[in-house]
Amino acid sequence: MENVFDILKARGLLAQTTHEEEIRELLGKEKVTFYIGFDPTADSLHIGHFLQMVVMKHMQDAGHRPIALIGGGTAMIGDPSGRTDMRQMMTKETIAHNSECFKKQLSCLVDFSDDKALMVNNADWLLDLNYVEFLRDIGVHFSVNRMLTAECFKSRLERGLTFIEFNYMLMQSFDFLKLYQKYGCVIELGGDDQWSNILGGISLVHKVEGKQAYGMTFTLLTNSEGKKMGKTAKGALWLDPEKCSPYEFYQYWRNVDDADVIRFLRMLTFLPLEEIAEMEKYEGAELNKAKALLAYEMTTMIHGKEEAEKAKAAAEAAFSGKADENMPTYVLPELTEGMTILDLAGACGLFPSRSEARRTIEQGGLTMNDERVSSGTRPVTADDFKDGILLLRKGKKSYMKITLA
RNA sequence: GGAGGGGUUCCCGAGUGGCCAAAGGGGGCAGACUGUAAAUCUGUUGUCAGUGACUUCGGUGGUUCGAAUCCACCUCCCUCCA
Repeated sequence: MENVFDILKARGLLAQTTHEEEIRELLGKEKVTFYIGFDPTADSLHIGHFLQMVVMKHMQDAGHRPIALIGGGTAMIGDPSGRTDMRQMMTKETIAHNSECFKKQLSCLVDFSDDKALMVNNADWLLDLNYVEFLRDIGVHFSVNRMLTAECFKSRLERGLTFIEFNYMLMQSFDFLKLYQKYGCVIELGGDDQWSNILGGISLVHKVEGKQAYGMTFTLLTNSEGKKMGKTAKGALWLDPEKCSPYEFYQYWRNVDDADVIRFLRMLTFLPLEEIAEMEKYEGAELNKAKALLAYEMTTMIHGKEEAEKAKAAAEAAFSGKADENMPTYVLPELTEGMTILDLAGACGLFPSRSEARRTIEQGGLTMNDERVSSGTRPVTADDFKDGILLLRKGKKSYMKITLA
């Protein structure tokens, strides 16, 4: 069987490793316990976390044991890495709720049955810490001088860093030590922005236990221009169908840049690399096939095959100008006398406001049943409903099916 | 604790009594071109019953015919000193 280290590398997931050769050898010869931390700062994971999930699955498939560490304790502090301002502190109740949601989503890819993977919360050991003891046992191993040179603090030193955040590295390092002691966890994985925190943990394990631990970081999911992926108008690209519908999710991946498709297929899906290599030869419009596949695979993994099929069918119907049962639908309560197309557009939810609808119509951006709407005052009549359906389209990509109550 | 600087629309950032729904940029949306791509160009970007009205410049009060702009108090942030 192929070494999982090579798989991760070939898929372009690896960013930095502490000891490349040793890690590769270790992963090849024995069952290893490793961990990845998740901050429970929202009630859903987003696509950034998905990358971590993918890595966990690759590792689990290779026989290793993942620990998903919920940062219930550290979330009460806030990681300053990659942040320009301090995080909001959260209550215990919120954190507990968020952790629950995480586990459900993680289970999409990671198998938690029979202790094949563990989920633990660092609140269990962080919240009852005794300050003086902690300083004596743990704090003594950290050099402030060294910490100040860490990349994650540099930018914050210019803008201001509070003591509470400065301690984040100690907390996370302590996590690693605890997991090493309790579960024999020897590798910490994380996003590339976690590099300094991971190094802190390795060095702590070494100092306290005299044993070598390892760290690996993964590429942050960025597009070809180096910008972070997963940003939508509504914020992050959530995995929760309530926050981001399977259709939206599907469309997000269907519309990625040409320059990114192949890389994303490699990193985010489990399709065989040979198959992806074939698609690398695609040129021009042909790349759309790869995008459709990426969208389908992603949606299947997160929302299941059934939802993926629906999203795919809805997209295919919409872009050929047809209505589809899975398309977003607005049920018009009553077709009133003298109702205009602007009234309908403003009400159906396709636009955030009536003004926005008006503007779009003025600019020729709205079509009804595949015909451009030239004036907002055009009345809507029963004849506009073909087989009880009226199809509105905003621009090229947003559809709303209108039916009568 | 002392001194100073600041909080403006989705974001950054100009504006220091009326010409301000507020420059410029970013982002978003739409149009053209396309392949549901990118790049480019154009328009647009508070709300509504849209040649008008209403709400908005950290919060609350005040001065004024008129306040994002002046005053008072409150609040949050930053910088320097201790």
